[in-house]
Amino acid sequence: MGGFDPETPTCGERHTHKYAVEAVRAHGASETEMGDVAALFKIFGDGTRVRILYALFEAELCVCDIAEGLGMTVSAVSHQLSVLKQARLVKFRREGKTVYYSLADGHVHTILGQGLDHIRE
Amino acid sequence: MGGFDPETPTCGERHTHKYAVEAVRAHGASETEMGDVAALFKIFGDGTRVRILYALFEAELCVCDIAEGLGMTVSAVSHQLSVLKQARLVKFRREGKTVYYSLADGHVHTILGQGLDHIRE
DNA sequence: TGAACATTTGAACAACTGTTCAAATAAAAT
DNA sequence: ATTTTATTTGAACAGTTGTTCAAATGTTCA
Repeated sequence: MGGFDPETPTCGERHTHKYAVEAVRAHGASETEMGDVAALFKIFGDGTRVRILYALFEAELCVCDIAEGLGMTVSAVSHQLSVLKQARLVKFRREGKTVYYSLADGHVHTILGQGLDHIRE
Repeated sequence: MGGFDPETPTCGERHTHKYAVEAVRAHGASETEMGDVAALFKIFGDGTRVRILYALFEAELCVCDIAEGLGMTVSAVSHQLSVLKQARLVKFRREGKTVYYSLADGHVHTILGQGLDHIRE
């Protein structure tokens, strides 16, 4: 914690506003929470992963079908699914040789929806 | 468009589900929109940028104050502000030598809120 | 058991990202 | 005009990321 010294400002003089750190603290998001939020959005910040998630909106799909639908290698898709799995954004279920993936919860739906709203202005 | 041939499946046999591409198309998000959504979330996928945005939640701030509050170089903050500016997530206003930045609209608030909700489970 | 299939994993590589440093603008004050 | 302060910009560097390829699991079926 700490690491911020109010006695040695970068600016020559104090401006009309409070220090940024105070502003952040006031809002109620801790330093670690902000890091976690950034880590979460980093997952959504890749075209392949977003396309996989949108594909899973409609149905539970196996790796093979996703790869086929996206025109990508099974390996590449599997790597990204493991990222999504670790972030708990998807869940999976094995049925014989096949592994079926699906969305973990409704939050994924909500977050992607907000993203669409924003880019559509 | 196209580039997807239903006659040459990667899997040896068809599974119980429709092809991923059909699922994606059905949901109503185009290929370019998904790319745009990913690009948007990529902006939110960096700790420094998220901390800057949270700082701007409370008040309009100049580059210098943000840098001070975050314990970072003015240059590093300015670089990130230019990324946020280009993504239209922040707006700015010049007053003499000082440039004041603020959030562009309510969407930023909503999106970051959803992120917090998700990591807090 | 062995062959066939679906998926995962690890190493390697090119491409991208964020920070630093130095230099360039921009605006006000002397 | 020169100096000072606030911010921007560009090049360079290390660190990260996503894809590919080959090899390794895991599972079913003959």
